[in-house]
Amino acid sequence: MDKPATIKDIAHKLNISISTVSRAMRNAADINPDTKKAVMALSEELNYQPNRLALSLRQKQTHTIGVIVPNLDYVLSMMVRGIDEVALEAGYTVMVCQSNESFGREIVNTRRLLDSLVDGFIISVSSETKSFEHFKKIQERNIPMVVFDRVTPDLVAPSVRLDNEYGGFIATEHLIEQGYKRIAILAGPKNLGISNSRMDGYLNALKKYKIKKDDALIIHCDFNQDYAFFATQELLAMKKRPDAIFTISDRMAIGAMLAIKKRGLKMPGDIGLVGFNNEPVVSLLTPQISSVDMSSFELGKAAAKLFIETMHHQEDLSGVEQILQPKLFIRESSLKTVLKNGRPN
Amino acid sequence: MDKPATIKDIAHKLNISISTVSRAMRNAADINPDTKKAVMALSEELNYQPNRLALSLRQKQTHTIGVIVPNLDYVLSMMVRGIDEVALEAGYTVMVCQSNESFGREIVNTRRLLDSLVDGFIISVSSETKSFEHFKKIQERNIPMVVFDRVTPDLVAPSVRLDNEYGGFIATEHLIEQGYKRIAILAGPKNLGISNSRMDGYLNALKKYKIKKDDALIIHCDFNQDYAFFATQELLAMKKRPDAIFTISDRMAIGAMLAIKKRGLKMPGDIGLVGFNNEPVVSLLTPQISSVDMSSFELGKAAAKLFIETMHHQEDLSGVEQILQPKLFIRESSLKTVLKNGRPN
DNA sequence: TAAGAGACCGAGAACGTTACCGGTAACGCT
DNA sequence: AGCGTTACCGGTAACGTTCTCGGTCTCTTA
Repeated sequence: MDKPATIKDIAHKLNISISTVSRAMRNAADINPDTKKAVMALSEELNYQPNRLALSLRQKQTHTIGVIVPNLDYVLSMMVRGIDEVALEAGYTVMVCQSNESFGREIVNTRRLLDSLVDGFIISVSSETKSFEHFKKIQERNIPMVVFDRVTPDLVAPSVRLDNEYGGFIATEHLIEQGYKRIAILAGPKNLGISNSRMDGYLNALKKYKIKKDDALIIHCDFNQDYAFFATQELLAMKKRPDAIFTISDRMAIGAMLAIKKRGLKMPGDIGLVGFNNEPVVSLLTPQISSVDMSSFELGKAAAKLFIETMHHQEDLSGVEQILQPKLFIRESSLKTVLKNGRPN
Repeated sequence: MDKPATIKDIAHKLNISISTVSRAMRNAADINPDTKKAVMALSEELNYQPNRLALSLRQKQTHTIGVIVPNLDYVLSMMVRGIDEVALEAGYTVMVCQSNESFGREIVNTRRLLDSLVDGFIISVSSETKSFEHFKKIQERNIPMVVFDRVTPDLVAPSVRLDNEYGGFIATEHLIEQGYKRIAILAGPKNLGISNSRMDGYLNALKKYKIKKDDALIIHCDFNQDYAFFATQELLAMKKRPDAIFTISDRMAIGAMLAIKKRGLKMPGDIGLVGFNNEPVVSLLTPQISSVDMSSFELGKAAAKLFIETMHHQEDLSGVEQILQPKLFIRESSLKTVLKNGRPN
């Protein structure tokens, strides 16, 4: 009862060959229905469980997908759930590794997954990553790979991502339409693609409405709340301070909000604010923060689906680039005039 | 370059036997330093990567830990990070599966991990789970298993958890000390251990201060924000409404807060509120919500360490029960009198 | 100088499975 | 009667390792 039963045990007890049992198991042709029934019955009784290791070793695939994500905050954990969902459906098991936004950790993770012999990768790159050799090594071995969310032109692979530029555009346009004139942007690290795209959208909106870009209003800072807090403090201390801020993440928006509150400015009124991601948190804050929404769960599902496709069709899908459209959720933080009856949304 | 190099390739090129290469690889004794050097050099050149599958098949262990969690919200994702940290250190790879609080999904996950031949399990049970046969099957096969956070007496295994009773106690005691008289509790499903323990703490505090327990103030509802919202609405609609609420999670505290605000009650002042988990969110809200803190990351690490121990020593550790102490973070929501200069904490 | 010890290595089985190749019987057809 | 077809099954070699056993050579040592 201790050692799990093998195909060999069954064969022995039934006085038939291993091959036959194997055939019965993976309901192949060339098998007598009766013997098959017998095998099934006995395997049930011994509660036989095929050994995935042996199977994988034999047919050189593990039915496992390696997923590397920079962290497991709200957005990414939703995406991972999406990936999990369709992967499970398709008979794959998922191994999730977080790089904690660390380049070194990302390398360790790829190595680890690589020698776990995963069948392929679904990757979102860390913000710290500037070199992509570790990922290219994957491709050199002809192992399927899909990148999602944090996509970069330095890594040519089928990808699923948000239309970040459009997201930045609608956020900025909304602020402009509300009448804000000096709109600052809190962007992320300069090498982070999603940050740059969102900034491009910001710049495009400015251009469309003939607002001169002001470099003093463009801040690059780390992707988190504290840095955003300090950056906003500096922005607000300027002689000609901005009257609105667009941050490329909700975490940063929260940092900005705290700085704004600390300075005693009213929001909305004195200053407008739009975030990005539309995490549930932002609608709980006072004021509620407007934010660009991406349906993370769907994006995750899309990434996994694309991966499955890449696995099945052997064609080169490296050019495929799936782009989801974001939506703006307007809340208190960005309105020029406070609503009287009830909060929006 | 396409097919990864094997031990056999190296042996062939070096005109030595497979065994010798193997010996060189796992720096065993009985090997000539020179041949070893040669093997190492060549394996470097071919960038040889030992095949984990074959290795695992041979020595019947995969160096993989299966982790099953009900979800990946803030608390659990921190714990998983803790687990990951020490597991990696100890040479284990982690496979995380979320059950989404679903009993069926939990069964699927254990099956899946079981036939991935993980070396053991680190488990936090779903709130929906009332039967534990699927987990007991693991134990019957003598596969190591550690449970954490969501522990239940129905499952005898080494465990790491918070002193939930104490957490419930200090939260309630704090409210009592603030002068609140009618303290309600928003608890979780009745079969959820952590919920019951926190409620026991609540009851003990009442008893200590000779406050009569009032069943009308004890609400069981689902473990999320919306249910807490509705439950709080009902509480507030009572003829003799409570003047304080202790919720066994921050998510529920947020729901309660929204209901309190909607009813137009002032907090603090009209009503006090304490949550549980001390998620970063709660200090961003207005008012900031007091909460019982558990250091999730540390708890995760402790669970993984206990697991490693269980693996190494073959003794029976099923009685081991590691208990971490929570701390109360007092913020605005639970103070009877508003602080004048600055916010607490 | 022979025997024992030590250092190093190779052969081969095993882990649990699948894939390929072949074999045997039964049956139908000419 | 002989042949081809069909339906079923078995043997065996892989997959990439490790492990056990035994063998050979050299070097000491009595």
